[in-house]
Amino acid sequence: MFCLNVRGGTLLQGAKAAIYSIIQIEFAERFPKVISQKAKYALRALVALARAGDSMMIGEIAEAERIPRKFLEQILLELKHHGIVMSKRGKFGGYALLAPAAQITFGAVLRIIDGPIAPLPCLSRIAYRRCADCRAEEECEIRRVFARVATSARDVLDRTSIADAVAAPEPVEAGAA
Amino acid sequence: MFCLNVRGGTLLQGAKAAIYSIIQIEFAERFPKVISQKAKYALRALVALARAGDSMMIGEIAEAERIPRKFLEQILLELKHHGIVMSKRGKFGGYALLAPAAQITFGAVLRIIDGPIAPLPCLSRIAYRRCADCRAEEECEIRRVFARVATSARDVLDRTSIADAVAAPEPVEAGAA
DNA sequence: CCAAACTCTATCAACTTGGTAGGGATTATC
DNA sequence: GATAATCCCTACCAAGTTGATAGAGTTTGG
Repeated sequence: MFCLNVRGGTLLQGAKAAIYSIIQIEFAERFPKVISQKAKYALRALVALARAGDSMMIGEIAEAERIPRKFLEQILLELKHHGIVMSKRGKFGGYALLAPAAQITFGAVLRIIDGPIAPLPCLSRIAYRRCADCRAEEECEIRRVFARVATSARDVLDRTSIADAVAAPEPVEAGAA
Repeated sequence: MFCLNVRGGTLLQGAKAAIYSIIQIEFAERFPKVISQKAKYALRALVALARAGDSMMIGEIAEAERIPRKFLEQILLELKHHGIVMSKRGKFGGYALLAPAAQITFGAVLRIIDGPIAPLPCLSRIAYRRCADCRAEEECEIRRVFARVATSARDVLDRTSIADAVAAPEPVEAGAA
């Protein structure tokens, strides 16, 4: 290995790294991970329905939760197709939860709207697929680490229901970077 | 609320939901979440460097880990800019870890390559941003739940180093959906 | 000076995301 | 049975991201 202690080198590296980090953070605009805008809308709509305890029209939900109306139509339709909500057509129609809010988990909604929760295809139970560039799955170091991430995420998402979200006002300690 | 127990309705809903689910799972092709292909390459390259314990040329790493060579160039450059690796140019040049493998965490690498780990901008410490459509952050149910997801993910990623990945062959129980 | 290696910037195709648009089907009411 | 309100469905689109590829520039050892 060539020398790590180039005179001044480490300090210079540190300064450069800091600058690059600042640039990156300053322009970090997108958070496309784990949960999409669409899933966020879906969860908010379900929370609204749970809180109302009654059926609501698309327009009502859209207005209350500030969700683009036509986009919400698609979302609710999808939730209906997957048996989360039911609908009634025609005048005075609307949407209502098909199951008690306590039985609708965040995980279920996320899987419907955003697809599998697992960070890698080789870690999904419901949509397992071997990674294209994987040689020996059992020896994959990356897989081993992300298996733990996936498990802990699933622990939270599959144990938390819409009812929990409506009820519990426990404080948030602003967390991960 | 209109009647939930339409005769036959629930069963039909169940069947439809099952069909929609099967379609969705069968065609689930992409796992763009938590970790990108690029970050996977970055981690694999670092693992290769750690295992070698010596400097390696881009070509060597690319071949050993089956990473597109020119793509790997960009990745290593980025890691260098952020102070993870150092490089030497010219004939017999190459890359080497700048810090011991035990000090390079998965979290650090992911933040460099993929950006903030937090699932929502309002949960990031390093790149906090208020959600565009958020009314009262403290009352946001979604935020509350995903704060827990983010914390647990960070717990794993910031405590696991490249050295851990190289060393520990603990078994994986195929986990989250 | 040359060849081998890293450095940097530009470009690109394919895909995803977040919506918009519009017509069709169903229902309550008059 | 007309009408208006509502859900149902499909098609389409702009902007952005991802996963590369290309190529010219710079440094180093011999």
